Parts: sequence; C-alpha cells; structure tokens
Amino acid sequence: MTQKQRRKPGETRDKLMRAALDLVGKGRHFASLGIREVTRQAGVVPTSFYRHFRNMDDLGLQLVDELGLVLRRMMRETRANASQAEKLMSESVATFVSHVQANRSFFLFMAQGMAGESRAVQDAIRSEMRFFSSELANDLRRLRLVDHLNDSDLNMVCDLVVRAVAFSLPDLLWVSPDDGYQTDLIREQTTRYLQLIFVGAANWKSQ
Amino acid sequence: MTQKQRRKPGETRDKLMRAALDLVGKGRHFASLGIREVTRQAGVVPTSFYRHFRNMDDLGLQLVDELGLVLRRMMRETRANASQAEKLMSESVATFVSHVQANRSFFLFMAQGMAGESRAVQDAIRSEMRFFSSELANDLRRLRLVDHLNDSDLNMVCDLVVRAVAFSLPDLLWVSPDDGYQTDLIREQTTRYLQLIFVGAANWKSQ
DNA sequence: TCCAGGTGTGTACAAGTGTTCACTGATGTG
DNA sequence: CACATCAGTGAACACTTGTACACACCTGGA
Repeated sequence: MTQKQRRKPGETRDKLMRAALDLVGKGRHFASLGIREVTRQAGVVPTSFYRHFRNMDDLGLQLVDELGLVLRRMMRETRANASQAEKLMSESVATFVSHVQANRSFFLFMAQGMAGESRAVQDAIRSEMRFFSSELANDLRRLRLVDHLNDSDLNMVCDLVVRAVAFSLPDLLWVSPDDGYQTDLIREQTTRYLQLIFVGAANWKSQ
Repeated sequence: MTQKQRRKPGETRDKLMRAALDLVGKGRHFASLGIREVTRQAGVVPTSFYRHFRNMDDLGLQLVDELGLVLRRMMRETRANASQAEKLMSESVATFVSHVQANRSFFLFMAQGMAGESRAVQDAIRSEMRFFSSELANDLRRLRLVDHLNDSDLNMVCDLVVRAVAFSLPDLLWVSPDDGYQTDLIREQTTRYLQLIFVGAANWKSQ
C-alpha cells in the first residue's frame, strides 16, 4: 500500500549493492552474506533481489565493476599529482591511502575478494591489478626514468610496486579508520618500501 | 549402537578441523562454513562439535595454531638450506612454494584469514608474519650480509621480503595445483622480486 | 489510448540452521 | 570395584534460509 515503486531505474539495485557493502564495512565477510540478510539491510523485500541479480555471486561481480571505477578514478588522480619525480612516490601513496579511507568498504571487499570463493571475482581483481601495473610501466617509460631497464624487468619492478602498495591494504584496514597516527606510520612505511624498490631498480642491470 | 567413542583423545576434534580445512580446500570460504556442514563432512553428529569448540570462530583460532606449526617447520627447513648465500633466495622461495603445494588447504585458509571476519585470526596471522620477518633479520645480521644497514632499515627490508613472498600466495593458490609450468613461473618471478629488493638493500644508504 | 514489460510486494513452503537436552558407553583414578 | 568425567549419540526446538508464485503498479512506445 505505501509503496513507491521505481522512482529511479536501478534504485533498488544500488540499495542492494550498498547494503552488501555496508555489511562488509561492519565487519562481515562477503562470502557469509545471504540474500535475505542483504535485502533486510537494504529495506527491501527478499523477492526484489532476483529482479537485479541471479545470486550473491552475481552481486559480487557487479560490485567488482564498481570497484573498478573507484580504482580508475584513483589512478587518474595519482597521475595528475605525478608532476615532479621527487615526491612522486610519497604522493602516490598518500593518494592511495586517502582513497582507501574514503571508500573503506570497497577496499575491504577487494581485500576479501582476493582470496574469496568466487573465481570470477578473483579474476576481476587480479586483472585490475595487472592493469595498474602496466599503466605504471607506461608512465615510467614516458617519464624516461627507467631507460636502462628492458621491458621484462620494468614489468617486474612495476608488479612489485603494485604488490607492495596492495599489501598495505590489510594494514590500513586493520587499524581504526580514524587512527591518524597509525595511518601515518603505514603511509610512511609503504613509501619507504617504494623507495627501496626504486633504489633496486636504479641499480638493476638488465640482461 | 555402532559407536566406537573416543578411541584416541582428540580424534573427533582433529576430524572436525580436517573437515573444515577440506571444505576450504574444495573452494569454500571459511567464513561461509556452518557447524552442521563441518560435522557432516567429518562424519560426526552436530552435537559433537560443542564438545571441542564453542563456535566456528573458535575452530578457526585453533586452526591458526596448527598453521603456526606448519610455518615454523617451514622456517626451520628454510634455515637448514641457507648454506651458501648464493642460492639463498631461490632456495628459500622454492621451500616456500613446495610447502604451499604440500599444505594447500592450510595456506588457502591463511590467505582467507588475512582479510577474514575474525579479528583474532587476523591478529594471529599478522603476528606470525612479524615473527618471520624478525627471524629473517636475525639471520641476515648473523650472516653479516647487511652490515651497512641500521636496525630500522633492516627491518623494513625484511618486512618487504616477507610481504613479497606472502603476496605470491594468491598467485600460487590461483593456479591449478599440478600446473608445474605456471608454478615455476611464479617461483621464478618471486625470486626476482627478492633479488631486486636485495639490490635495493645493497645500495641503500642508512641515515 | 492501450498494452507489454520491468519493478516492487506479500504469502508460502521445504530445507537447512544453531543450540539444548537427556541418554549411553568407555576410561582412568581412588 | 565403584564412580565421576569425558566424548559420543538421537530427538527436538524455534528460527532462518533460498526460491517460487501470483499479484499490483508505474512507465514508455505504438
């Protein structure tokens, strides 16, 4: 009787994805979420779920797509700040950290999905990371910072960089969101990792 | 009527932990396992579960303890093979990879637990990794390979090494267990990561 | 205008869930 | 030997779960 019914197309769909994300943000693991639980959190009747998703895995996949958008936006912003090579690393890390803070649930979901039970979600996340790595390689080539490295070695360096940053994710998500002190420590430490890697890259002899 | 009842103390307890691990090995996520499901897999009546664990989180914690044993054994074996500094890295990585292959479900569980929903499990795994890192620092000091680094920088290097290896876990678990080719690639790539890091460490200027 | 299709709702049901209870038998200690 | 304790069992409970069905409404194109 008091139903409004489709004010905006995809409104309930968004509510459901947001609800799942909120539950993840509250500490639940995505793999343990149920349809009823998500619809309850979204304030929607369970049957509505099937209008938009076939099952929870499907919802997870669509979440990864949105996650992709967040990551692209982050990458673009990182590139914009990559003016001088001097503070390039520390500012890139800072951008990453602030995006994690701003989209905590999303990155929580991503960290879970890396070892999740849906192969498709794993694939999607891995390919997202590969994309990151290859774009980073392009940028470094363009900035002529790595002329002494061949392609294979450059890719290795970039892979390691992406991994080092990605592995700070559990650290970031582990500390309280508003613990600025710990967050600073992680930011600083991750930056040092990158510096170490680049010292290695600078002294690396290809072939 | 056909019950045997306590042949060995802790027999059912082991069966339950093994059952949970088997389900994880079969692709399920630990967070999505239920008590009935685990007891069914173990061939035990649901009530028996409560004789040994308070809930699934409790079982998870006890699994982490066993995981600790596996990791310690691995570390000991790695140390034993650390004779000549030449092949130190490639052989350490090889030891790691072979242990992952031999205890796939355990490491699957570990990878899941890092971003799992039980804070206690996360803590346990993180402290396990810290322990690894500090032991590695000790070894490097003893071998006098890093005399030019101060303690803080040495710890950073060791942290990064452990992270680089740990981050190859998703890769290893992602490929089919008997895909020797892919496995070799991962082993090789991880070794190169470590070499890069050590080139960085060798040229790192403390202070 | 009408009507097809997308979206939201309420009801229903079978199957599965966590947990409690009272029981039974084996085991080690006094 | 007797007996308290431990570790196993089956039946039962109240509840949740995924999914199906029939219906109601709104909206856009013919």
